[in-house]
Amino acid sequence: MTLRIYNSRTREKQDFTPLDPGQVRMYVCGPTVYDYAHIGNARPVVVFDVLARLLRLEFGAKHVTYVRNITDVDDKINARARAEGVPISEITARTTAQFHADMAALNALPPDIEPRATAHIAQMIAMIETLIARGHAYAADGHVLFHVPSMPEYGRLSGRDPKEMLAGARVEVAPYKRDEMDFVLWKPSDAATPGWDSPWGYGRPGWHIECSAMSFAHLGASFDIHGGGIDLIFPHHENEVAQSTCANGAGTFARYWMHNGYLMVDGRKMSKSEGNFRTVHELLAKAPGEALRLQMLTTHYRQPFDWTQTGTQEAKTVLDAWYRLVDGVKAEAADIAAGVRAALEDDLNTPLAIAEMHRLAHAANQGAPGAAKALRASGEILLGLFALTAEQWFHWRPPGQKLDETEIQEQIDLRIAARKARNFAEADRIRDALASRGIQLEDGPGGTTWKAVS
RNA sequence: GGUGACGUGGCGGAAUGGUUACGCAGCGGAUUGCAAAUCCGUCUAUCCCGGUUCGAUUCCGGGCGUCACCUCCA
Repeated sequence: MTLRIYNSRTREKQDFTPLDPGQVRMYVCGPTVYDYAHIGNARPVVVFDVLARLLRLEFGAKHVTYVRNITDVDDKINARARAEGVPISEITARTTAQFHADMAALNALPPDIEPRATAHIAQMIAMIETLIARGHAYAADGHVLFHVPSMPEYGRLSGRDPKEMLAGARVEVAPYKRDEMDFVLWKPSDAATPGWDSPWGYGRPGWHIECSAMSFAHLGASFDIHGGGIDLIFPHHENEVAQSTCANGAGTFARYWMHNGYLMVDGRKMSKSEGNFRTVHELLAKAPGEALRLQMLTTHYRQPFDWTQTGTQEAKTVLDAWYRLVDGVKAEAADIAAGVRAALEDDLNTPLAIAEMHRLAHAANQGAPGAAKALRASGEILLGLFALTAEQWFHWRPPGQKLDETEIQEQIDLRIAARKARNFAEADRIRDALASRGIQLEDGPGGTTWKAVS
């Protein structure tokens, strides 16, 4: 029952002891809502969903507060709105709904609180005023900038030396900056760009301040875990640390930093120019969400993940086997396998947890008492699997490709009759005909069932 | 140029100073009318070179290789 997590800040695995065991607090950077979530957006959602599930088991569901924000103010959103000729609210509302649907398909539970940036502009302005008052920020030319040299510790989280970074950096230095490293807290908006009134004129927040303001608003100055993708460690998280600790006091803010590794596709960085960009939405058209989720968990969260079609197929095959065992099995938290739990308690070692699941499945197939229950409880409660019935799982088809289940059953009945008459030629003909349509039959002790294969 | 991660069997992917990870795929067998599913069995591995050690895949050094980041991409 000792949870250990790797803390990016100290670069070592540590025992997890919450500030307040009665209220464990976690903040994870959520999406900027301007387009469909891609598979890289989904990784932190799934990873920290497993962590949230584990924390709820360890400390009790009511004693965990999981916050994941929606960033609904951003220049990419503005650009998209301009391109489509619609208000940004239309872009953000639509994209947020898509995000929720996609993450739900991956069995990721909603966070306890999902704050939106546009609902926290006042808090951002207040924090910026504090930073100015404390000498960590200054207004210049309609902008407000965080003055990096005012914080000697800057760069500690990401392990970067600001001076060395400048050597090879391709930074265009705006004339109003006192130091090349200074970053924007607030910037002016013209009439055509969304903005809010502020002490520095009509404008909008810079990129990093929203997470500082929202974590403070919902979790307080200090909280336990801050998560996100490793690509965010610099500059986003570094700047969050700068903003929050300079505004709220040294020693505040996140105590454990967790970063998931990069996501690649077919061995390469995923990018639109590479042509290997994958949205969750389009992947869900090819495989059930649970297969994508299990695939995502086969690699430890801190390792780079290579997304492949083969990997999806493998995850599907594994779930085929598990679904055969857990269907109709009732299980509760007490049934969770110690091995699965222990694996997750060791810095969220999901590959090891999955190996334990395989052992349980094997034991269940051999008839070991309790194994199927343990498999279901571990998968359902901790890993976030088995949300479907076995029938739903095996009959899954891509959206829009409905099968005529009644007709399939009729064929199966005809085949059963043929088999009874020992007319195996006819029985095999029916089976082959169904197989050619992607319907695979299985004659089990309880009768004939079928599954859709691709 | 700076920083970081990583190199395990056909593939995916853990762990570990000394004893088969696990899965997918393959192969042999059982079962089945034949299949499917399941069971039993089985093949293949720790990038290279040094060092420490009784012993290294694991620790240290060097090399080679891959990937990523260095201001708005999770």
